[in-house]
Amino acid sequence: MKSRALSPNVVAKRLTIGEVARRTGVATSALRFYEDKGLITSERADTGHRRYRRDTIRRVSFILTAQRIGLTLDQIARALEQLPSRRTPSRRDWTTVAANWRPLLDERINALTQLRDRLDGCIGCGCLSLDTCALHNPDDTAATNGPGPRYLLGDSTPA
Amino acid sequence: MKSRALSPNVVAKRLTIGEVARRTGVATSALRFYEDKGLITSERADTGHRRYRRDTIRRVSFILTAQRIGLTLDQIARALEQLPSRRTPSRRDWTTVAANWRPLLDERINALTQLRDRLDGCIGCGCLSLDTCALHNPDDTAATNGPGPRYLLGDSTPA
DNA sequence: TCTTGACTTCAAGTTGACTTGAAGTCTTAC
DNA sequence: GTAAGACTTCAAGTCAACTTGAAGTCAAGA
Repeated sequence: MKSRALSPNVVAKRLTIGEVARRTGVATSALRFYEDKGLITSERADTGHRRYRRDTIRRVSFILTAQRIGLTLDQIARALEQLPSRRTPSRRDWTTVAANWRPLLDERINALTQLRDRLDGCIGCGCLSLDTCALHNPDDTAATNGPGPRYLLGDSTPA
Repeated sequence: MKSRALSPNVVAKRLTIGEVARRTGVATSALRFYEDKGLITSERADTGHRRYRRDTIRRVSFILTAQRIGLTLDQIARALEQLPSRRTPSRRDWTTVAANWRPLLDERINALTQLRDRLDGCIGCGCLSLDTCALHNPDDTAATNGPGPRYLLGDSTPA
């Protein structure tokens, strides 16, 4: 017989939204927001309150780190979909997904490093000319990040 | 006698907003937006149309590059204030301001590189544990970028 | 004459990642 | 018994960086 109710003897202790918030440093409002977006899931207690599985903490940590790398929540959601939904993800599961970040990180680091090198060159020569200075002639726009015109961000190409 | 009207013999040819847009790849709406924000300035023709000085192109290029580095328009505005407003900025003026980017770039590159190294370590050991894994315990939040919770971006500290 | 294109202003809309506020439930402490 | 604290939902607000739309001006060309 499959138990549907949460018997405390069988399942590990679930966490309230406040507990997850305290442990991750993420506001409860943000956690609800993540749940709306499908990034995390919860069960409900009799009271209607959310109860999170313990590995939610790791999931939230994953989200935070992915954001630091520069991924949007949508991209992170897609990455999280690769995790097994039925069982608790194993170490291997997590590292597999995290390994996908490697090339993204490399790309971002390369873009910034190139920018820095060009900047050094430009400061050295004092040119900063639109025509001759490589700094202002980015051919690597797809790798850029941070705020800016949408089409520079590489998310979508301009019409 | 100081001439107030724009005599084409005296001043270099001014650019229309369309010309600046074509040369920089920035939409006219964005250029007006930048002007509202005080990032660029213009004079007006008799028709009421904007007329930009030639060095506006460089100014816009500067803005674009600064955005690639990860600066907000407000930060860029503050940087541009360091430029001489009366005379056309010289090469030296530009490079001085651009040199300020250097440490910022370094910081961003270091933060990402650290993240990458930690990621490599974590993939190697397969831990990714909240407690033991350095990847998820960022002590360098101030240097992060990209979207994410405001207080992680280092723009303003949480209350 | 009329249309096209380039420009003008000003208000409102968009996207991402959330936060804030209002109104309500439930439990625990005094 | 009542007040505080933790939770609920749902709608609306916020911020950055723009874009879009409406309504209008002006000059040049067919």
